[in-house]
Amino acid sequence: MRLLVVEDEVRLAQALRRGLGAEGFVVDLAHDGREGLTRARDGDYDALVLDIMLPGLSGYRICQQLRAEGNWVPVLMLTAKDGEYDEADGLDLGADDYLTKPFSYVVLVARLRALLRRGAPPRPARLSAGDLVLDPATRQVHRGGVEVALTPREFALLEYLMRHTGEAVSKSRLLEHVWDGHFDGDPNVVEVYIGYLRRKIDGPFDRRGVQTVRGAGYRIAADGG
Amino acid sequence: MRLLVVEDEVRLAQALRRGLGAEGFVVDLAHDGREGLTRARDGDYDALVLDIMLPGLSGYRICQQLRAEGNWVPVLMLTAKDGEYDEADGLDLGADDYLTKPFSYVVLVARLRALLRRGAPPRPARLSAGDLVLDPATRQVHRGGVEVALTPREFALLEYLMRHTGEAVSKSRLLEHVWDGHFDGDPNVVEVYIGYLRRKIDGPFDRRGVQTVRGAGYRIAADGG
DNA sequence: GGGCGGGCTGAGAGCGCGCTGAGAGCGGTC
DNA sequence: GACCGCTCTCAGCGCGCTCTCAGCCCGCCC
Repeated sequence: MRLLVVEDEVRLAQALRRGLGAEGFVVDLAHDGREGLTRARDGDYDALVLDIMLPGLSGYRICQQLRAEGNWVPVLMLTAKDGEYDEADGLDLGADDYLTKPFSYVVLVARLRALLRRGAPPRPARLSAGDLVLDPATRQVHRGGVEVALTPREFALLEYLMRHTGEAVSKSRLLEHVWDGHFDGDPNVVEVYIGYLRRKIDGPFDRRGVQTVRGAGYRIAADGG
Repeated sequence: MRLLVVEDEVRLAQALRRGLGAEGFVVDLAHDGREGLTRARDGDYDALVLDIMLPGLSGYRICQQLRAEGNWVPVLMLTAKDGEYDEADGLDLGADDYLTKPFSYVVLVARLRALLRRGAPPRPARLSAGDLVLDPATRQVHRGGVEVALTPREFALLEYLMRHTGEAVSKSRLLEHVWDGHFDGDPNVVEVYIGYLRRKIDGPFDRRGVQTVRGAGYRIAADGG
């Protein structure tokens, strides 16, 4: 899941990038309002975290502008406690949730997950394809009722594929959304991780769950294979 | 916006029809599962509201069946609070949102509007000609309901032809668009690949699907042949 | 009927895509 | 410092896909 964090306090921004990165999110940073708006427009993010007080363009305006353009990406606002603005303003301008600083990191992650789950399209709480079930909230995966333990990267990969069940998802799209957007390493990572996933959810020689679409990427069969 | 409400409690169904009608929706009712499935298939609705407990066929099954047929119309499930089924089961079967009874009418309308704003998941339109169907997103091709496995080149060729269904497409245009723009090899490749395609979608001696237009190229018949 | 040119096809060579095992790097934990 | 788990790189391999080639078929024109 790709996030854009627009926050001008550099130390907070870095901390968020590290922390959310460890949770399996791919995090991009923007440090002022205009940059934030531009990247939000072009970046194909799964959610935005917007500070309100920003140089250049406030978080309010970014959100308002995006909504006016018909962009309904889930937005979580960060508001300063000191009250100059209050939560209702943010929500009026189209934010989906807000947090007052200082906020608990755990709460931030929980709210983000909630946004991603129900936010954009009212998303199913759990994703499933046949007897394969993935729960983004608890980060658990079950195949035929038994739990399968996945590493963060494996989980992110499977989650992205399952959010596009049935579609053939190209390796470049996977690199974009599951790895860092500007990942410049060996694209072979994708193949390697597909291999790991298969061993865990299909067994070594079976590939009903994760299908290869030669020349086009990979696909989760709608019926789980 | 056309809605289909599948609900067996007559009074609730009538109330929904009146209430949603007043909101500007056009509401059709079905009172049991089979009727619901049939109408959902044929009716071209913008969204469905499905009760789970239904005579004939449960809301679960209706949803599951529609999804299996590739119908991704937005579905809002109504679940009874008493817990025999829980929300997650519904979402697992491909519903887009759910409400537990008794529900607030205002919430129902809000959820419906959210669903409709999102629209059906943005599946690129599938291309079809008669019983020949090609889905660019999933990279799958079906002939008369059965899947046909194509290689990347075969797929690209068929996709291009089907994007110009009815037209006679010259070999040079095909070389231009399906092969590399400055392909300088043997133009006979096109004939070879047309041959491969025919064997897979028409059978060895049939060429109703991909027709030869002598001197001008090839054509996909608009009715699939 | 005969000749010609466009279209079709079977065989096969070459190679690039995708898969895998091994292992290095790195950060965290004891 | 030793160990462990996760991520990523690398090199090798096998198969399926792509394309070439040569020969044949068939429609069309004289």
